[in-house]
Amino acid sequence: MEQATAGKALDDIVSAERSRGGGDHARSAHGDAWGALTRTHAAIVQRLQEMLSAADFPPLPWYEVLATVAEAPQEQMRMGDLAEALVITRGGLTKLVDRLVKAGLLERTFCETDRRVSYATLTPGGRDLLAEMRPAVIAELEVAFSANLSVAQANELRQTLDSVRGSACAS
Amino acid sequence: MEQATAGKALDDIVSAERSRGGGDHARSAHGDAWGALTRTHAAIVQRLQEMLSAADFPPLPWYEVLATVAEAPQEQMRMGDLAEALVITRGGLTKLVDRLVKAGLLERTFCETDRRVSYATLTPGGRDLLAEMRPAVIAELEVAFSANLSVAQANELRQTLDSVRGSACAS
DNA sequence: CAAAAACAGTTGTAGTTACAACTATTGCTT
DNA sequence: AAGCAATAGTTGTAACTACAACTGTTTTTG
Repeated sequence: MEQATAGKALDDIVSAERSRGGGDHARSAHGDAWGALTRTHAAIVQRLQEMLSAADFPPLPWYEVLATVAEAPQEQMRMGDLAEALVITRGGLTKLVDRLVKAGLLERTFCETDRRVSYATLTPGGRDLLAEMRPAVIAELEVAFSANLSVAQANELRQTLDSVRGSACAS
Repeated sequence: MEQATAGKALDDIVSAERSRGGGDHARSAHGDAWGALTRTHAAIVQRLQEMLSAADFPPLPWYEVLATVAEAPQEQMRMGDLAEALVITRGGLTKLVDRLVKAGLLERTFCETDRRVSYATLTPGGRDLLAEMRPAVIAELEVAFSANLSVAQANELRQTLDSVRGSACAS
């Protein structure tokens, strides 16, 4: 693997910098929280991708699509809603779904009453693959989170993040 | 802007699904925390990118490089350490730094004692641009975080995330 | 009801990224 | 000291993504 394997060096540098009271660019608590958020997110994504490729599973975005569609009523979702849920562009989603359709994991279905909309619908193959992948992903997340976080702390974390997102999305 | 603007629809679906006790695929607290983490991260990244492009600033990865290098001693950093801090591949960093060098924001310097290593070093132009961008980024983060989070909560959030990353990086 | 505006999704293109193979330098082994 | 392994960084290629322009459908409006 060519993936960079972690990020502790920067923290040392930053905290050293801060403790010697040096920089004229003191950072805010919120900025620090943002830094921790990005780095933690990237580290976990990296860990998941590493695990998936080692297990010969499709990449993480595929899993996210399958997991999201599977949770929707009737295992189908409008393209626009799916793009919004995954926080990617609609153009990008079109091509991502194309690949999943070609792999037989999704199929496109259409709306009778509004012929503009199309749905991404889970196929049996997609459902099966998701059932295979989910335990592996959950397990990986468990070791990442559960080692240092109780369930209560995890819930608190989720709540905090959701509230932040709520205000971040106040478009 | 073609960016998807938020993600509340999915939450509704998920919570509806959960409250009617329907799915045979109950999710764990840690899985929920992960979902909140990804979505919040993506939403804030989106918000920042939108702001930067509206203000005719370079994209977010450029800012992250500049900000990271600026915090290092002597405003310079080894390529490998920089890649690790940004949690991207070294190959990707090479080309990213290429672009920043071409824009006059960084320059490559070399190590006397070990001729393998090269440093990314901040130029005056890079320092100036960072000084322009930083307030804008900080302000954007303030509105995203500060609306729903006290400083104490932000610190707690940072601490929680750091501890998660600590175990996630136990390679 | 016809024209215009809004909406849902796709396509074309360019920029960015990751992955793997490669070069060059240093450290280790005997 | 010669040879082998490990390290630092770059490069080539393929895949992915965003952005903008486009087609087709529905809704609004004059």
